[in-house]
Amino acid sequence: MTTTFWQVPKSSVKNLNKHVALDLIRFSPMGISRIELSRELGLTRAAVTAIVSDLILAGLVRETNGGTSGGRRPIFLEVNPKGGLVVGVDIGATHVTLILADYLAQVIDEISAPLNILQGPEVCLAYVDSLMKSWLEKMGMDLPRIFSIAVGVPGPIVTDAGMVSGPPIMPGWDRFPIRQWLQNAWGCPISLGNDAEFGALGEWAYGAGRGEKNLAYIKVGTGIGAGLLMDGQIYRGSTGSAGEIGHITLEENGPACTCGNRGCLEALAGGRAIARKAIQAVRRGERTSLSEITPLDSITAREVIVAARKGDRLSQCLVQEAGYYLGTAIASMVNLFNPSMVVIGGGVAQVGDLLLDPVRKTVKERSLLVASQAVSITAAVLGRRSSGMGAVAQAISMSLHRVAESS
Amino acid sequence: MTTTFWQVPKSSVKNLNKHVALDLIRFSPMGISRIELSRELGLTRAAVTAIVSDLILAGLVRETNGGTSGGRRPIFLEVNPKGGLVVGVDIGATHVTLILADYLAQVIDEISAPLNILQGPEVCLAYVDSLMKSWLEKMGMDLPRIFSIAVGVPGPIVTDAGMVSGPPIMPGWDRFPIRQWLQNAWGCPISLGNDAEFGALGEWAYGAGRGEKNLAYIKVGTGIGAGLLMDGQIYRGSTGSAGEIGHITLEENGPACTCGNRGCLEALAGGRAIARKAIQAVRRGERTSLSEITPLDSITAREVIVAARKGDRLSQCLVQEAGYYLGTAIASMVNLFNPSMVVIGGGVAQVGDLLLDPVRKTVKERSLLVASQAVSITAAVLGRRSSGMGAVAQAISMSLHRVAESS
DNA sequence: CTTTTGTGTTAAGTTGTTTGACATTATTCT
DNA sequence: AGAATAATGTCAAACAACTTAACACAAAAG
Repeated sequence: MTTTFWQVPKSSVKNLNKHVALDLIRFSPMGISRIELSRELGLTRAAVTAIVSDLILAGLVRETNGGTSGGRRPIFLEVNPKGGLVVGVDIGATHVTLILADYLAQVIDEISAPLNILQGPEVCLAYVDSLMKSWLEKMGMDLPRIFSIAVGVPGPIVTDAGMVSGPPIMPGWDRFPIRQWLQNAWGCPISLGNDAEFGALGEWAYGAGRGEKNLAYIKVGTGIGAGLLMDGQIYRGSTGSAGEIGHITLEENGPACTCGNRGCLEALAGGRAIARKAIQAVRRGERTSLSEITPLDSITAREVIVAARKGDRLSQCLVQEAGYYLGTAIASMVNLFNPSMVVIGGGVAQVGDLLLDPVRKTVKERSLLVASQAVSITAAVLGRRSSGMGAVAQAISMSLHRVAESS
Repeated sequence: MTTTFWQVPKSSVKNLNKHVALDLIRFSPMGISRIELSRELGLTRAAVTAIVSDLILAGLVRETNGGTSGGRRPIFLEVNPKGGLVVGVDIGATHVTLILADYLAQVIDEISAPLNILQGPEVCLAYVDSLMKSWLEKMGMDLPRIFSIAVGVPGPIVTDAGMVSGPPIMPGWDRFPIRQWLQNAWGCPISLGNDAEFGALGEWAYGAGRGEKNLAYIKVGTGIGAGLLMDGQIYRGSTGSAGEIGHITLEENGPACTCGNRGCLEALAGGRAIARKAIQAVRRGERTSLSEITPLDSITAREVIVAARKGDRLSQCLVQEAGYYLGTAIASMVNLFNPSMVVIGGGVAQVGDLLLDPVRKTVKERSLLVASQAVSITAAVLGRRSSGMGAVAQAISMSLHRVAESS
């Protein structure tokens, strides 16, 4: 026996097994039979039959024909995609993405638009609201047909209040009642989350880290943040700011960071840092294809990444340097959190192994053998859509379990 | 609603509410009434009556008379200390401690003896075995009267196998079947754990961090390790090496560490590092009371701490320097893990605020405001006994829930 | 074509829990 | 002091989730 204390359930939940069964069905890509459910749940076949017939009656689950296994052909179960529709929203520093999907997380349509998060909550949310409504209208859809919406934003979340607290890269949003505002505008259940958390959820549910026990998702974009997942559960910490890897100090007297400190990871390897270093290098007169860009100050991380892909040496060096810093921070995280997988996503991660190789090398050097051997470091397979798909996963979760609870 | 996915239970547990009720009773210092239990559990009074009468019948719980509250005087419930006895064992790098306690974690007797962990598992375990047997005999006690024993060791644990894997400070123990060996010798259920994890458990259950939602315990002794607790559950990570804060790299080209790397926190702020720096300082001829110690090489961290307490300036500087390094690493952990409390224990932490003040200052400077405001950093109130009492807590847990399951 | 094997269903019994009435023991009001 | 009020604990009947055990079903093996 290796038991520790039993976890006290936060909110006492009714038909627990029904919910667990639902998630098992949800996250079995090929479908799952009743008998396999009974094994996973530790229940008898008879009990599973009853639970499943409940779920089918509620319209959440449907039967499909599955593969053989020696005896009677098992009936496979999957979530009924026709059960309903959800939207996942990913609000980033410079863009907003909306994804419409069914209960199987099959994307029906997707739209992306520029947005400047510095304009504050009223302007941004009103924009997202109008974007949502015109987009749905264009598809002949309307809000009442959407069962729930999850929204990811790049800041620490106070879950109960539905707002952000002390966000480094979205000043002006502090304590603004985001969820309440959206609930009034859209009238359906809204879940507010951190973009890196949703990225982790997306990759865990439908991407590179499917079903991993302990997953860390690192979002490397303008800012750098991490989402931590333990047994498919988002870990938020005591005030919702867990996973703020971007503001770990790496160099005591390093460059100033937006958070007010110096030498943070974000100030050394984030998108802004890469752009800044590129501009400085061009100013110094180094040979690079970036020098063709005018005005000089308009160079962004995106240009550096494109140039690196095309073989520009300076750009490659800058990316590798970022990978080295990233690896140092991730090594600390690997020692502390001991994840089974680290998924790296966000805009900067689009370069692939050019960034990942130095990360892997540094993590191997700088973290304990037991931990570094157990972790695999990969790029996000959902690419720019990790957070959006995580929001979709969260929205589906809300819808399904809400219906399952009241039936 | 802020629901995420539901956690799939690892081992399907029968009477879950009974176990939760037992722990609620266990960790209510003043006792708890049936009606309060019903509120916490989300059950009716009638159901609680049934559960409690089961627990009383099994001899695990007893009634005491509690305080008034307006109406009928509630009957308070507490764990029945006469239910049984357990032993908590804390194997450190240089010492082993055994604690005999009842089910209320009241210490009946305690013994501590020197031990050199480098002598390997056979020698050390045989020694601990003989120590246990002679100690119990001296008290007129014998092993069959002990219900369960928990043992903490300073290395990463493979829980299922009951052994350590790749331990930095206990070479020779790798893959040795510790739990099996002890089970053969003692014949009762054995739980093997990491010493820092048990320290966290001890402080959470009976010490500075009672009932904290997210607790980190940092053990600063010969080595440095952390135990992470989330809702009273030990977090072990994917291979049991979570919380290895001692081997975070702080200085790229710092001093060599036992783990094979350079510039680890442990190599900068651990007991060995403090001793080494003290010896170097004396060699350089700095004025300090430590220079009276002969031979020079026999100076240990313990002497430095004693000298610092007595006002020796050099020793104080060394401790503060360690505090600064410790604070840097803890700041990273606070950003990632966002704990509600950090408890600092272990031998070096005995100096108190001389170490804690620089830690607090550095954490405040180097971690995000939201996270650093939410965390309080304190010294272990159980002192050297944190890990031992955590082992006791774990052993009690095993006993109680084992009986509760089969009744 | 029967047997074997794995899968799903049905009906009766068991268990943990709720419901609603009642008993118990304190404080507060008249 | 005696009655009203309030909080706590218990009991018996009803209910819901699950198990047990027998049976029905569909494909592969003999």
